[in-house]
Order: sequence, then structure tokens, then C-alpha cells
Amino acid sequence: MDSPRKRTSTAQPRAPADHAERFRRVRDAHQSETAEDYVEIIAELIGEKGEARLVDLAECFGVTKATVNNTIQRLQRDGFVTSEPYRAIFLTDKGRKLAAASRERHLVVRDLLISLGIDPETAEADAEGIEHHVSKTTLEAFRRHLAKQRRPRD
Amino acid sequence: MDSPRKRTSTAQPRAPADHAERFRRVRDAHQSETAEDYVEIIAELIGEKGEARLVDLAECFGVTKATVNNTIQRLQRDGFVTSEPYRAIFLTDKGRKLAAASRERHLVVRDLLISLGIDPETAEADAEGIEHHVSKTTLEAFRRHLAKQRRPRD
DNA sequence: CAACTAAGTTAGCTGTAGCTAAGTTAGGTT
DNA sequence: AACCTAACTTAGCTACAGCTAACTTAGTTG
Ligand SMILES: [Mn+2]
Ligand SMILES: [Mn+2]
Ligand SMILES: [Mn+2]
Ligand SMILES: [Mn+2]
Repeated sequence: MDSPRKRTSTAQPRAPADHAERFRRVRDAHQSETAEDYVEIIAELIGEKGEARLVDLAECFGVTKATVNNTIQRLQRDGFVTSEPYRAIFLTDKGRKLAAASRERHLVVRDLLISLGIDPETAEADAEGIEHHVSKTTLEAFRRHLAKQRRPRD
Repeated sequence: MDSPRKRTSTAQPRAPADHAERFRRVRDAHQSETAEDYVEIIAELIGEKGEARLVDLAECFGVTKATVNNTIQRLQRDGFVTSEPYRAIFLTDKGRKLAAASRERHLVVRDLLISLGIDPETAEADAEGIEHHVSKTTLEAFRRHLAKQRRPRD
């Protein structure tokens, strides 16, 4: 007598306090967040050093190797990476796709912040959190704004 | 032989892959997030209906009453709210302060998104997640941008 | 004033994400 | 070939944040 998951989905005339759906989306974003950051960094490491080792990830995220190990197992379970005991970590196709999209979005968010006059250091830091909450629509708007900036008078 | 918390803090010449600190900040933001959203909504409910009831919060966040109950206990433990069994929930001074700051920031973030041409619906939704990752510096830049927009030629 | 119901509470479960401590393995050095 | 050590794994813990199911209370209503 309590399950809050269903929502009539009939696109009602504007429910009073329709906060719930928004908060649900934020919670969803938090779920995807770890995967997005991991595959992005893994792709980066593979690009830079040829392979992604657990110890590099630990250093990169500022967590212990044990934590990374757990996370990698979850990512493997969810089909983003493959890895055999004591070996490097690889991306699946699904992982590579997510990595590419995440990287793109990350850069757009960072550049947008910079375009608003924020210093690159802060922009990079804030982008790391903001990126996961930027919808397709908003990302598009960010891209448009950047394009406009680049050629002010067209 | 593994604790990743310390960082020499000597402000080194730019460590290679200084990602760690950024991710730490994102994790911190996630910790404060629940408190920020709750006090904001509680303040809103008190403003609108005179009091904030557990059942309203549950509806608002789209979670069960049991979940809200847990959260309120944590918020009480952390000094943001007071509440006695079967009674309404009130904000402490600390809670009211956090609520005011959160609301302010929320509005700035939302308005900034709108000012970039994003529809209010999407802006509101994305702001709900983004707000928690916007630093003081970035918030200031957002405010500046909004001021500039409002009076285009000064 | 009794009874019903909505609101709130409690107990007990799940999964994520972090940690420490202790053990194992792979691969380079001698 | 043996050995060291860094890399990795495992086990076992914590807190947060969600859930269901069952229970209790407060307040309204007949
Ligand atoms: Mn990123
Ligand atoms: Mn990120
Ligand atoms: Mn929020
Ligand atoms: Mn908010």
C-alpha cells in the first residue's frame, strides 16, 4: 500500500508538485554515474598507456584498490568491461560507446563553463559532477551556445 | 598500506592526473545532496501549507514513508531538523540557513539554463541534479551571466 | 465516545560504495 | 631457478538510501 514507482503516465494537466519525477531522474543519474566515469577513465588510460590497470584507477579516483575491484566486478556484470584475474581491464563495445558519449558530454560541459568565464581549473572540477545531470536537450543547448560564442557575428 | 585520503597538500607543480581531488569533491557533494533537497522542500512546504508532514515529503520525492522516516532521522541527527513522533517536521536554524542557500542556488542554476534557451520544464529537471555540483565560483559566474543578459547593453 | 482511517513507525531486507586487513599471484631481479 | 615486491583479490566491516510488510497512533467522523 505504498509503492511510489507507478505514475499514471497519462501526461496529466500538470500535477501540483510534480517534483517526484524530477527527483527520480536525479536518482537514476546517480546510478549511471559510476559507470560513466569509470569507462571514461579506462578509455583514457588505454589511450595513454596502452592498458588500464586497477592500480591506476584507484589512484585516479582516489579510492582503494579493493573499492575499484568491487566496482569493476559490477561493471563487468553490467557488460561494460571485461577482465580476467590479475590482468588489465578492457572495454566492451557497450563500454566503448558509453565512454565516447561521456567524454563528449564532459568536454561540452567543461567548455560551456569556461565560456561563461569560469577558470579552467574550477570548470574541470564542477564539470565532473554536473555532466551526469545534463540531459540531451540541455547538452544541445550548450553546444549551440558554444557555437554562437565561437563565431560571434555570423 | 592503502589509505588514499592524504595528499601532501603542498600544492605541487601540477600532479599528473590530479583527477583524484575532483572525484573526491563529487563524492562530497553527493553526501550533502539529500540534506539540501530535503530542507529546501521542507521550507517550501512550511511556506505553503504551514507545516511539513512526512507524507508530503514522501509524495514530493516519490519515495515511501519509511524512506522519508529514515532520512528525517539522519537529518535530525545532523542538526538540520527537529521532529517528535507523529508530529510535523521543523527546521533548525542550521536547516533554515541551508534551505535558503539551496533555494537561491537552485533558482540561479535554473535561470541560467533557461537563459541558454532551454525550456523551463527541462531546466527545472536538470537543475535539480546540477545544483549540487555548482561551486561558489561557478555560481558567481552564473549570476554575472544572468545580470548581463537582463540588461544586454549597459 | 467508539471506531475507522490516514499518518507515522518499526523491523528486516537489498544494493551501492566506501574502508581495512590479510592473503595470493605475476613478473622482473638477481 | 628462486625470491621479492607490486598488483590484485578476498573477507568482513560501515553508512546511505531505497524497499515491503506489519504495526501503532492521532485525529476525524458517525
Ligand atoms: Mn567525466
Ligand atoms: Mn563525472
Ligand atoms: Mn537537487
Ligand atoms: Mn533543489
